Parts: sequence; C-alpha cells; structure tokens
Amino acid sequence: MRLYDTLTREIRELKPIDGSTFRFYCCGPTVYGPAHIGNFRSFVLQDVFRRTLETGGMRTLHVRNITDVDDKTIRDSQAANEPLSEFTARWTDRYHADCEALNCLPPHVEPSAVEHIPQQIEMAGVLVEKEHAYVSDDGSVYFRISSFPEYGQLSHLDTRELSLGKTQEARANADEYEKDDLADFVLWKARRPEDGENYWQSPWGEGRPGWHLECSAMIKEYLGTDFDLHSGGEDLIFPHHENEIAQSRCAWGGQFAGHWFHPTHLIVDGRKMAKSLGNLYTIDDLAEKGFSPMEVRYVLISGHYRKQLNFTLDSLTAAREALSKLAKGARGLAERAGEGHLLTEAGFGPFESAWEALNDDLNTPGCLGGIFTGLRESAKLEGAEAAAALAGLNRVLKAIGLILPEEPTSAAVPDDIRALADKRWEARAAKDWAKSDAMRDQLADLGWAVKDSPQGYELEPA
RNA sequence: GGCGGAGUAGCCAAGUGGUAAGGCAUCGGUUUGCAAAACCGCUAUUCGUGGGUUCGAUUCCCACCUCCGCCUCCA
Repeated sequence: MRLYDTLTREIRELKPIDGSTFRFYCCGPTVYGPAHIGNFRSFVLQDVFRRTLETGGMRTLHVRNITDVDDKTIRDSQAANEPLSEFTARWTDRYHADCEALNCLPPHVEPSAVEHIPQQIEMAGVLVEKEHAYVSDDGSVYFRISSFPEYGQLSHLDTRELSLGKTQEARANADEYEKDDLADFVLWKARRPEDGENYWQSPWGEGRPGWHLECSAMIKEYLGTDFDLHSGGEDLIFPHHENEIAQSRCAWGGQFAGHWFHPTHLIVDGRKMAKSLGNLYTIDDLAEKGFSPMEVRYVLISGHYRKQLNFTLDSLTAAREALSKLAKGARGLAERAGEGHLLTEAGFGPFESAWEALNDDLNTPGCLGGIFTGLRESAKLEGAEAAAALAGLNRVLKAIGLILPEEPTSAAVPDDIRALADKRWEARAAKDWAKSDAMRDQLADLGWAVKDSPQGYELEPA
C-alpha cells in the first residue's frame, strides 16, 4: 500500500525492511483516565492500517505501549489515594475493553513503561557516555539538542524557531533552570517529594524516566534500531517523536523509523475537543446516548486521516443508518449467493475500487463510498457471482474492521404490549380505524413501534 | 510571530487539468385504509473570495477572507 510519510512529505510504497514482516510501533495511551474518541481516532486508524496490510497478505508485527508512569499518572493516582500500579491497571483494563468494543486488534506486543525501567536507565546511560546527554546538579539527565544537528527534521522546525518558541512562560518555569539550553529535554527526572513512592534507583540517584525515553527504550527492545513505521497522533510529532529520533539515533545508531504515520486530530461540533468545552466524549459517554462502538468506529473512519474530522452526534445517527444499509445489502447478497457457494478466492470483484482506495494512502472515506457503489453494482448478481462479490465485500469489511449489525431479532415483547398489539390487529381487521390508530399511538407512547405487513405485524422498540 | 492543515450541496465527506464518489437528511414515487417500515428515484452548471496561467481549473499560480492544529510532556 501507499502511505504519506510525515518526514519526507511524500506518499510512498510500504515495503518491510526485512522483506517479510512489516514491523511498526504506535504510541499508546497514558492510562490515567478513560481514553476519548480523539485518542481512538488514532488507534482505529492504526488498526485499519494494520488490517489493510494483512488483508493484502503482509505479515505484521505491531507494538503499542502503555504509558503507566508520568506526571499525570502519578498525580492522579495520588489524588485517588491508590498505588500507581493499581491505578494504571484499572485504566488499562478499561482501555482494553474499549479497544475490543471498537474491534481493534490487540497489538502483538504491548509493553508498559514501568516494566522497562532498566532499559531506559541503560539508554540514558549510553547517551551520557556518548556526551549526547548531561547530568544536572539535582540528578536529572537531559538530552543536549545541540549534539544532534538533524534535530527538527520531522517537525520541520529549525534551531532558530525552536529557540523563538521558548516563551517567557517557559523561561519563568522553575523546572527548567537546570538545563543548559531551554530546548533540551529531560531523559531522567530526579526524584521529587510529590513523586511519593514512585521512584527508581539509577546511576544518578533516585528518580523516574522522562516520557520520551520510555517509547525509545521499548522500541529498541522489540524492534531494534531500524524498523518500518512509527505512528501516533499529530500532536506527538513535536516534541515527542522528534525527541525519540534524536535520542534513539544518538544512542544506538541506525535510522530509527523508516516511515511516519500521523493521523490528525478530531474536532467536535467544529471546535477543538476539550473537557472545558464539554465536547469530550468517551465510548461510555456515547453508549449512554445510545450509540454503539461500531457506530463510533464508522464515524472515525468516515473522514480521511490527514484531514481534520468533524465529529458530531448527528454523524453517529447517520452512521447508524449507513451501517444498517450496508447490513441489508450484505444480507441480500448472501441470500442470492445461496448456501452452496462458500467462495474464499482472493479478489474483490465489485469491491475492487473500495479495496484500492484503502491502499491509496488509507483513503477510508473513499473505501466506504466504494462499498456502497459495489453493493449497487452487485444488486443483480445471483449464485456463484453473488458469492464471489460477497467474498470481496467481506474482505474489505474485515480490512476496515467493520462488523455489520445483525438483523434485528424480535425483541422480547412484554405480554401486555403483545396483548394490546393483538387487539389493535383485530380492530384493524375489522376496519375500525379510529380504534386501531388510537392503540397504535398508545403503543408508541409505551415505546413500541408497529410494523404492518399484509401477513401480520411486528413490534420493535422505538 | 514560526511551522503545518483546511474551506466541495441542509449536514458529513471523497475526488480530479477535461467538466463533481458515497452516506445522512429533505423531497417525489411504489406500497398502505391513513401512517410507519420497506423498496425505487430526484436533488451541487458548481467546489471560500478576487485575479492569473491554460483550448479548458474546483483541481496549478498569486493575493485576500475564514477556520483549525502544533510551537515542551495532549491521539
């Protein structure tokens, strides 16, 4: 597949470095609360990315970390009066549940920062040894940006801009006084009273790792010095990924990531998503409003990953209808294919354009459009042809990770509702329209919709 | 201020130097006692504004307007 690369700003064909397995790393969540749909836009898009590679026949090695030690996890675990490990385990479980609900494949490796402290200390040590890093008076370790001339390549910021970016606010920040240069970033943070029991022994005294170092150390552990692709939300380009490149290449050599994949942010109701604006949603929030995770997934892939997506509650309703339409189309195709045709041959048939869109810079909205078009094109197919089309459809659906809703099974109808509906049917049969319509309204007030047909009626929760 | 992205029908959203995918909604039709549901169909002479290049631009160039993101720990 072809994908845009943040570093070179080109769309390039992806080929695994080792010729067989596409190895990639995604920055995972900081587990200090429920992830929101903005976080999940990145994770879902990364999931579609992986599924597309795999559907195309490529083997993958997907590594995604859990950030379980940083300022926020420490701060909030203490506020909750809970040990850090218990606090983060709780939110990690919640995150896993949300991922599963959204049908995101679990990564092959899911390392946690706390479990890789020795690797991080080792890495900081190498950087100090090679004089890419220095130890401050308080026992913190900082990376010296001036020792890595290529710093800023990914974000396209040059040194001058980095310096100009240092605001007065940053200069006033007491935390920063230990640095030689304000642009230098911390690899290891000396223990401070507010860290409580969350510290580790290091050659520089007690302390804890800096966030940027965590990812780099875990990447070295599981993917080595050269790997195929690195991904994360666009906000991570600077400084997080810039810092990862600097410290990893300075410590271990190699090129680090061969390709950079950055989904852009979600906006909600036309505005930046923020707690203070009241437009920050979690999967649970949306479930309470009656929207399923699959509807959320549909909305998250309904815009191109390099373009901001405007998430609205209306778009979720639209997604529900669209999913329902897809499901009907797929069921129709299955019926016309009949029982005997379990084709598993490769190929996409009428869904070829949908598949191609996915491979062309992960054009998920183009893919969805192609699916609807393919469905219309295959509306007249029967038997083996329908079966072949259905196989293509299923492969595309698997690639985007969409699970279509089942045909609504007749929900358990309470006896009194059933009795009322039967009486209405009798009145209707007797052509007593006034009585029949009154009972229909009555059922609607009770939350049940009646669907009439010549053969009888069905009840559905409204 | 620096870097970057975007403005396409009521809403969401693809796409292209050669005349606008798809979804939702609306509307119309079939059906229905009337509805609902279901099914079928229609709906942008036009792609923020103004110039320019071109046989031809929404697509390239310039200017302007508007919105959004990043600029030290937020996906």
